[in-house]
Amino acid sequence: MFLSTSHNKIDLKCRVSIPASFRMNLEKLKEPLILFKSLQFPCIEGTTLTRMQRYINAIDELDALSDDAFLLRMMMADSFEIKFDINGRVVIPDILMSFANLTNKAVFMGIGESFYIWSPSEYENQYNKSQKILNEKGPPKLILKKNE
Amino acid sequence: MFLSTSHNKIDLKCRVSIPASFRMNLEKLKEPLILFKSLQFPCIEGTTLTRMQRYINAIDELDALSDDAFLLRMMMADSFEIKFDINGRVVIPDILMSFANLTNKAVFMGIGESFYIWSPSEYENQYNKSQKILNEKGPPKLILKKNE
DNA sequence: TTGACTACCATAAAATCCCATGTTATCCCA
DNA sequence: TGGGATAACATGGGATTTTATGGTAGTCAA
Repeated sequence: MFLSTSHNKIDLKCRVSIPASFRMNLEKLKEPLILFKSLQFPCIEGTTLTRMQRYINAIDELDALSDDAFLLRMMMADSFEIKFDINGRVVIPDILMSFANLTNKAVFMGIGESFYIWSPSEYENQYNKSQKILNEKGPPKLILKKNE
Repeated sequence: MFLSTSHNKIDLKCRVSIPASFRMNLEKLKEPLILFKSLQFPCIEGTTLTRMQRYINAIDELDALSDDAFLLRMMMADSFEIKFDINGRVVIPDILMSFANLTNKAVFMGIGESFYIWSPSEYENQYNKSQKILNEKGPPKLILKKNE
């Protein structure tokens, strides 16, 4: 699982250390890392290849001409299988750098099955927004399911 | 799996480099590359021989005398098994060059099980269209429910 | 013999690998 | 419990390899 938040530096070659705990999670699962444009936020989403495979399989099951299939294909086009260097760093592709407005700092935010990479300023926006909702509407109602 | 997008040059002999990651995917699968006319868009589709076989089988399931089967067969007739040169380039057949309106630039767009080759201008059209759908309709339902 | 096609060589730019180093976290023993 | 030793982590820089792409020579067929 991807959990916790950390702030890492992006160097001039667009390299950034993936937090060790995220790396260990991937290693344990023996999964390659996929980075892609979030469809909901101006940030990068990271996940496992297996999880991405689920979206790809879904494409074949949808009507090929449907909007959903079209969007999913575009999502694949902006997805990258990412390799680690020996120190646990990755290179963030240009397309993703500019999509998420990244320059020299990245905020890694684990959300369970995947994680987000934000620019510091955009992360702050989202964080403040969540605090505001919390203050105005109170905590969300959550119903827990048992594990299978 | 074919992922990511890249822009490569087509030279006077209609040679173009297939992105290294696509090549490696084919090598790993030990699959030859097939190029053919997309059934949905004015672009070339590239895929493995095995997947092409699945298309052909799907056609056989249709009423053999139907218009659909007729059209699909005509499209499939313009399919080519493509060989790489030692540097990972292929020659794009004339028929496909003109079908996709290709001249001196090609955009390779990985969509999972296969990939598209667009002319730059047509690629831009499709990209803009996807942004419009995303803005108007939001992301596919599939993306929002993260787990099965 | 010409023209088209293929196989191979050359090169610049870009991506990748690997070593070095400072910093933070963890461990272990007094 | 404190503090030094050790390991893990994040980051910088340079060497090496890969990739994309231009060009040339060889081959086959009309």
